[in-house]
Amino acid sequence: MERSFHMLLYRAFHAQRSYLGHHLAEIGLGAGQPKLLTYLVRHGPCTQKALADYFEIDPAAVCRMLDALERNGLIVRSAAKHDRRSGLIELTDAGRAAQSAWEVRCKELEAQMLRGFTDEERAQFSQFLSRAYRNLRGAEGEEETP
Amino acid sequence: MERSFHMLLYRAFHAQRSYLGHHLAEIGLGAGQPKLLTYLVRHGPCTQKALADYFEIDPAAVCRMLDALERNGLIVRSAAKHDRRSGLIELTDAGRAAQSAWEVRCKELEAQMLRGFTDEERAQFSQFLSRAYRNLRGAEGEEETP
DNA sequence: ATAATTTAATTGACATATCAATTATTGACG
DNA sequence: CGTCAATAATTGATATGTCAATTAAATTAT
Repeated sequence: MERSFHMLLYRAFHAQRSYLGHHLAEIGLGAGQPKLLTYLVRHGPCTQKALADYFEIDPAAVCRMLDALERNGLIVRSAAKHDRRSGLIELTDAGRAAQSAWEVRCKELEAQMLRGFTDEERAQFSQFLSRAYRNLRGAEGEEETP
Repeated sequence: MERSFHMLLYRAFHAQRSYLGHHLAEIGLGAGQPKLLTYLVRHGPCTQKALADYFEIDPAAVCRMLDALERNGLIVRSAAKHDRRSGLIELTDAGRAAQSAWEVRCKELEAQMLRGFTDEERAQFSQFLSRAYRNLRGAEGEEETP
């Protein structure tokens, strides 16, 4: 099939995205939205910057995903007291319900993806992905820095 | 950090995309284009459908990426003789040069990503990614089929 | 205290992907 | 032969990401 790690990673990610696509429509979420809801469930209300920093995505992307989530009543934006630049993002009940439905699908995905993997293999796989991530994260523009 | 495999895969892929983004601009390619050029180098001229099938992406996406590649003179579209619906995609010299530059960056990416991995670990990692891919690919809409 | 800089959020333009619909051509069948 | 279905390519709308620019508020420095 494919030999380069770049394409192996692309293919696995692509298959995951495709698998989830079928289920996301039922829940009424776009592909990038569940992670934001999950962060809110785990960490509580936060600013848009916190989301952008945590997931290392552009603030503009966060802003637009939150637009959609707000439009569909899954989150609300309220004003932060201490800083009138940053708003506070909070889950609604519908948002919590959607996130909960998502968690179920996410578990199913994992079960499918790791079918036939032993516990040890799962642990190794997890570790490999983390290490690959860290290796790449640390090396953004290192060549040019003197 | 992140516990779910879904997010581990997302993060690794995202870091890869980010790493490559820095270099793609220099070569003058968009993020999705190198894989098309690489296919053409490895398999020779083909139709758009062949590309869409091979990479399991929407024909519309292929069409637009080829638009960009054609606009920049990296490929040419010519008419297929036997079937006037499907055109034939061919690399130009500039296209081959861009693909070649891409291969170099791709090797660098792999070196970065797998820094500290033993040969055995690389082989395992590769195998895990392939298995995960196959597990997901096989299970698109299995629940509903009677 | 005022001026300059930084920061949070937003908007616009683009790339890559999705799905849905259209066009042109081919192939199959009555 | 002619209709009808399948196929290849394309276009439009939308989602998620990128970067660049803008706005408004907060911070820092003079």
